[in-house]
Amino acid sequence: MRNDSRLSRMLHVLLHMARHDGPITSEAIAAMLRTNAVVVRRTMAGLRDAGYVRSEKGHGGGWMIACDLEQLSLLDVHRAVGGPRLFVIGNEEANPDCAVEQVVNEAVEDVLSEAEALLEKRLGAISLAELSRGFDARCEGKI
Amino acid sequence: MRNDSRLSRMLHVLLHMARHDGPITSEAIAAMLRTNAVVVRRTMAGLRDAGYVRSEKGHGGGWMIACDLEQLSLLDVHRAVGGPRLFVIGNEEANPDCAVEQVVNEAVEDVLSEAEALLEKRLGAISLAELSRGFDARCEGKI
DNA sequence: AATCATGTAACAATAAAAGTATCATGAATT
DNA sequence: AATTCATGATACTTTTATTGTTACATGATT
Repeated sequence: MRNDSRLSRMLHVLLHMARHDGPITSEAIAAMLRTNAVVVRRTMAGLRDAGYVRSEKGHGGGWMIACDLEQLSLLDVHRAVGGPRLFVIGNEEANPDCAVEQVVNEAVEDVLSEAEALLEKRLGAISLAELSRGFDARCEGKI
Repeated sequence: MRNDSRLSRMLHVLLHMARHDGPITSEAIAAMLRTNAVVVRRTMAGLRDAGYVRSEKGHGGGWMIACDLEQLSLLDVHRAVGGPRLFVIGNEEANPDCAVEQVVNEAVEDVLSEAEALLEKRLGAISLAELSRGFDARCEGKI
């Protein structure tokens, strides 16, 4: 599989939407992400279902933010796009009755769980608003 | 992609080898893992190149442990089998010049790096010998 | 010399995100 | 009311890396 870049892409889009008045079309977003409008709709659908964005059809339609970015965390976005599998590595399950396999899997599972918990904790601690402020700070540095 | 179960599989094999006198053939290992002997050779090749196991051809040949399991960590095995990519999620790189993308990617990258460091630290802290003792303990509990 | 086991190469199967084409639906403009 | 614009939904294909499989060469033991 390729990298799952849905989280990264949606963060990118949300920050752009945050500093843009009015709706943005899937086509415009696709151009920003260098991808296809269908891919955009498919991924944004998760955010819409979670209530983080809204979409309007027809003339002047497109996507709009529908929540407080101060309250929206990276973890929220991660989950909204499918909360996909985090790790490439995983257990084998050839012989669930094999005590050796059980010991191995528990050890690996423990480590992965701990890392996952840390990851979710960190993602949950960053809001989209903070990211947006980080962007502002970076721009000021460049002026 | 499926789960990468190479680490898990090799740990499984090493523990079995640790409590088995004499070499074990790829066929026997394949049976334990419910897979193919070629897959076994392919994966074990990494361990052999790292000097953790040895292989002998011909009659009575097969695979043997060639190191001190007390000194062999899960991280060593992870790296020996290819030290594969850990995370499914990753960054997009549509517009390296886009400051928004940069801010997003840095934030995601920071979180992933921290989780990766934790993962490697934990994997590095567990030796195969410890796993083996964990297996012993489990067996005693069942008697 | 025959057999056994690894080593290697080449290719198919698998899984999940991403890319693409197409058509239906609904809203705004004319 | 008709046209246009934009999303919604479906049904593919492409991509990428592990895994599975077949086939054959190489070397060691009997």
